[in-house]
This record gives sequence, structure tokens and C-alpha cells, in this order.
Amino acid sequence: MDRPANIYDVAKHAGVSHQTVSRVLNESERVAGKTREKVEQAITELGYQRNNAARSLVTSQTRMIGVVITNTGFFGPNSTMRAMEEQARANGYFAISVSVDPESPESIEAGIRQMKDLGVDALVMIAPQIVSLEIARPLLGGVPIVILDFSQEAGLFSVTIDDYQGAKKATRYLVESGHKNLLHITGPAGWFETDARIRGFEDACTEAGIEPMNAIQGSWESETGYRLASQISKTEATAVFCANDQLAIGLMRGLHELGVAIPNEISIVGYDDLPESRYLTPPLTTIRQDFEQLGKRLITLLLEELAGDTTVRRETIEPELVIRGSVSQRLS
Amino acid sequence: MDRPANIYDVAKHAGVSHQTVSRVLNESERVAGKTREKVEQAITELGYQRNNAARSLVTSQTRMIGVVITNTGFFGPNSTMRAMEEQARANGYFAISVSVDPESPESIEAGIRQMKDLGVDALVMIAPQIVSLEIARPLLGGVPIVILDFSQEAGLFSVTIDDYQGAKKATRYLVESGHKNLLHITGPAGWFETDARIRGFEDACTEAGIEPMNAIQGSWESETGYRLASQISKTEATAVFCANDQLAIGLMRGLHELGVAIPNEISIVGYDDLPESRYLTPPLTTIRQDFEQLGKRLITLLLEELAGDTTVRRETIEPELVIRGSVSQRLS
DNA sequence: GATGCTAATGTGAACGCTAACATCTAGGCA
DNA sequence: TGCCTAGATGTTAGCGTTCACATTAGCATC
Repeated sequence: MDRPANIYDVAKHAGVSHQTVSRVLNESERVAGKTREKVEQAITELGYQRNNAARSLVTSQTRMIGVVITNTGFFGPNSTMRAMEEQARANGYFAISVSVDPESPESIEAGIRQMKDLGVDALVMIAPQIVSLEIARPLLGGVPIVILDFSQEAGLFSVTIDDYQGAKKATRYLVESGHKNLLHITGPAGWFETDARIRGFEDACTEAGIEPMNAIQGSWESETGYRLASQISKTEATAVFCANDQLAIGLMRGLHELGVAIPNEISIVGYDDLPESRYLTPPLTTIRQDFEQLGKRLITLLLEELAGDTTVRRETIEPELVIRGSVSQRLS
Repeated sequence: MDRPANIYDVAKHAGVSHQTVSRVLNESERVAGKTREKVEQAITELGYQRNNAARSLVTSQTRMIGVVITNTGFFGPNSTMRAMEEQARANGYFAISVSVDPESPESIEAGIRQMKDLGVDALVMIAPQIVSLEIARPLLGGVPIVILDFSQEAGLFSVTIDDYQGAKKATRYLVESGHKNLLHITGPAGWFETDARIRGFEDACTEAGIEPMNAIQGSWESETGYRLASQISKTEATAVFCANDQLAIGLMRGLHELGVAIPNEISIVGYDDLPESRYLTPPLTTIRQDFEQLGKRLITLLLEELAGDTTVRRETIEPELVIRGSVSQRLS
């Protein structure tokens, strides 16, 4: 017989009952030291490996945490995912991800459904379109959800990166540097981040007694920044706050081609702090988010919820301004 | 009873036997049209969802494909992973990934072991350290493996991105542009890619009748390129072939700070074509790899192997030179 | 030495599904 | 009419665990 060894094989080999083997496998339980040793030896001798399917069948939990994540090659989500995997593994869980197209509700729904089919014990949503939530809720009857949140919706476990504050920090820095004509290139519509950054930008302007210029709708891609350059060079803006670094990179290139000096004629602040951003010319001043921390907290919260802790918890992570060379200091 | 509906509940509801339900669920089989309809209706009415654990237990396959992937936020692996997920899903499989630290054999081993614990039906390795293979082989008794391969090892299903040719293309372009003093900054030691690119670079030089300068050992990170700038500016090199775009970006910044003009004094070619690379100043000439294609083929091959097709297959994907502005044309 | 207690171990059933085989039904043909 | 065939459907068993409970062993107490 070349069927892999099961718990009974181990039991026979060790001269105990299958239940004792199970107890050893599940740690805890009171098993006499000597018996445990015998069992452990039998396990290694037989190369026994626990069958997860059988275990899941009877416990009706898979120890898998599903992560619905945006499918672009973006830096942030990927870093977060990695941190989540580690954190999950450290707690005996598996974090498994499905990529979705954040622009397509169907794709998001398909992703969520796939996770449900797989039978995950819990779900993390890093697909930050507002619509995702509405889809997920009814689909996952009873499965705990934690969401990377930018809204203030109640009744959900969530970790928030405070984009509102991040945008404020960026804007305030621009103001303090003496800029008065501030322009914001936003992210795509429908994203929590986009909204929060817009609000942060506008509030910071207002608080500084500055009238913000009309925001320009952008995307998350460099191409958009590049394309927007000529339009922006015609405005009176002396400083542009870009909704992410990619946008900023495209814009910088576009302005450069138009002969606009950065930061002397136009200053730029990005958002995300890509690994490359500090090596641009000029090095990009930007807002850094702690994606590692984010991933860790997301999983930790989920695990707590899974453990039956139903006190809805909301956490906030503060982003940080990284000052480099893309903003000029003007005497006001 | 609030237990989720099982196959028997559906059967009773539809007035058939559970086996008939199973047949409907598994498509195929011959079920009368009318019966099928009744069953399908019962399924939706009860909100029945198939229990994967039970299914796996009896079929002893999980329909999960494990992917061991390098954990850095690199662009390439992430794009590949996304393509793999899609391809797997399209075939009724789930591609699930575990991130590992490619520098650490223990991490790789832990990742592989985790996949084994999860009970994946097959494994894809995109952790391209040479050592990964040696670890994976003994650990996965009998589980089909496909590897993103840069070596020429026989007896394994693999898809190769032809880094040797890629490096040759880059180098040849430099030569054709009139450069004679060519320098290569390599990737970190121990990677298939690093070796292949070194060989491609050297062979292309030799074929052009040029003596390549001594390569400088690098890494995959911008920081390294940046740090190497002053050393490189002191050599006679007029053109540098960087093992990836990140390296090139760091180097460009470093040289810029030293007042070295790019491409006039030193030309640069990268590798990977990051989304940002065309928006650098100057836009980076580089080698593009089709990561989507790669992911697709990887899964397709695996599925074939899973289906019992044992003819070992090796495929190659050709990278492509993308000419932009970081290489000067010298009259020779 | 019988009694009672606790720690250690064993027994049987159940989880939800599919595989293999068994049975039923309808229609064609002698 | 009765028999045969094949397509449709039903029955039984078993996958490898864990759970709930039953039993045994060991020891102190009276």
C-alpha cells in the first residue's frame, strides 16, 4: 500500500489509540510524556502528515484567511500582503489572496465568491473601492471580515491608514514652504483613498487661509501624470500634490519635457514612497505609509475576531512626511 | 438547525438522491434535463454551497496550486502571480502563494513546507535561487513541480525567460550604438538570472570582438546602484548594463549627483521595464519581459502535468529590447 | 482491602462528499 | 407479451480527522 500514513497507522506503530495520536498532534491535552515521545517517534518514522481536508471537515474550519486584493502591481498592497502572510503563519493560519480588478465590481464579486468557495474562515478586503463592501457583506454570511478602511462606517473591524492626515501633512508642508497656489491631482473616483486625500488637501488649505485650486481628476498611473503636465504648466500652480508617487513621476517627466524646472517653477509632493522615489531627480518628497504594520494589524484583528472577541475595533495608522528635494522653499 | 445545507438537504428538497445532486454538481454525468433543473433550483433555494473539505477528503486532491514566490515588492513576480491566479481560476483551480525571503534557504524551506501542509496538488517555484530546487525536490514527494527556470536542468517542467538572450540584446544594442567600454552591474550572487545575464553580456561582447570590463557585483536594489556611482564614474566605461531597472535608477541618480551626464558621458541600459522606467529622465532603455505570458504558461504546463501528461516540457519566452533615451549614439 | 477520585487512554460516531456498484425505468424488438 | 438494453437514478461504504463519551490505571484515603 502506498497510501500515505494516516492517524491509525501511526497509532498502531506507536501502540496507542488513534485518539491519543490526535491529542499529541493537537498539542494541548494531557498526554503522558513517555506516550507523547512514542507517538512523535512513530510520526517521524512513518513520515506521517496530517490531512487537512479531514481536519477541516470535522472542525468545519479551514484555518485559511482570504485576502481580496487589488490586482495591479502596486507597491503598497503587495507589501501589506506579505506582512499579512507572515502574521497569519505565525498564528497557524494561511493567508491566501485573490487579485481583483478594482475597477470592476464583477471582478471583485468573483474574487469574494472564490474565497467563499474555498471556505476561508475570514476575509480581509484590501480592494478599497467603496463598492466592495456592499458586495462582500451579503455574500459572506457570517464570515468575519476585516477591511482596510478609509471610511468611517461603523460595525466593522477595520484598520485605517489615515489618508486624511497624510494629505494634510503634505499640504501643510507645501504651505509652510511658502506656496500659495496649490493644486491636487486626485486618484481615480470611487476609492476611499481618493476621497480622503481630497478632503485632507482641501481642509489643510482652508485652515491655512488658502483657497485650493480646482482638483484635477487623475488615476494611479504615471501615464496620467505625464499627460496632465501641459495642462498643469498653464495654470498658476506653484505646487502640486499628487495622489501617489506614480502620478508624480509621470508629471515630473512631463514637466521636464516642457522645460519646467522642478522644484523651482513647480514643486511636487507624492504619496506612498516607492522604493525608487528617493532616487529620482529631484528626489521626491512624499508621504510614507507603514504597509508592514498595516498587514500585521489587519491579521491580528481578524484573529481576535475569530477567537470570539466581538468588540468591534478600529485602528488607525499614521502616515509620515518624507522630505526630499521636490519642493522649493519660497520666502513669503 | 442552522448548519449549512449539505448535499442530502438538497437531495431531499429536490426529491432525488444525494448522488444525483453530486452528479449535477460535477457537471459531466448523464442526468435528465428535468432532474437537473429541479436540483439546480433546490441548490439556489437552499443557498447550498459545496463543502470543499469533504470533497478533498474523498478525492484526495485540493485543486490548489501552491506558488512559492520571492517576497520583495518586485514588479515582475507580482505580475506573474496575478496572471497565474487568473489562469488557474479559469481552469477550476486556485493559485495560492507564499512569500519567501529568497536570500534565506530556511525561509524557502518553510514556504515549501507550508504549501505541503496545505496539501497543494502542485507547486510552482518563482523563488529563483538555485538552492530552492534542492530543497523542494525531496520535500515534495511526488507533487508535480513547475519551475520558473533559468538553468538547463533536465527532467523538470519549466518555463524559461531567456535572460541570456535578453542580456545579449541589451549588450548588442550598446555595441551597435558605438560603445566599446562596457560594464555590467550584476544581480546578487546565487540567482539564475544573475548568471544568465552575465553570460549573455560576456558572450555578446566577445562576439563583437570587445573585451568586457570586469563586472561589478550588485543586487536588485536601487541603493546599490546609487552607491556604485562614484566607483563607476572613475572607470573608463561609457556604457553600463544594469541587471535590473532599480539598479539603473539608483545609478542614474548617483551619476547625476556627481555631475556625470546621461547618456552623453555614460549610457545606461536596465532590465525589466518597470512601469515607471519610461518616465525617468532620461527615459530608461531596458529589456522587457512578458510576465503575464510567463504566468499563464507556468500554470498551463502544470495543469497538463496534473492531467497526466508526463512528457517533460520546456518553454522559452523571449524578452524584448525597449529603446528609449538612456543610451547615446556614438560614431565609431 | 474496598472506595473514590483524577489523570490517561480508548471507542464509536459523525463530518459531507464521491466512487463503485446496484437497481430501476422506458423503449425497441422478437 | 416478454425480454433485453442502456440510460437514469439509488444505495452503501469509506476518505482521515475530531468530538463526546466510556473505560482503565494509579493512587490516596479511610
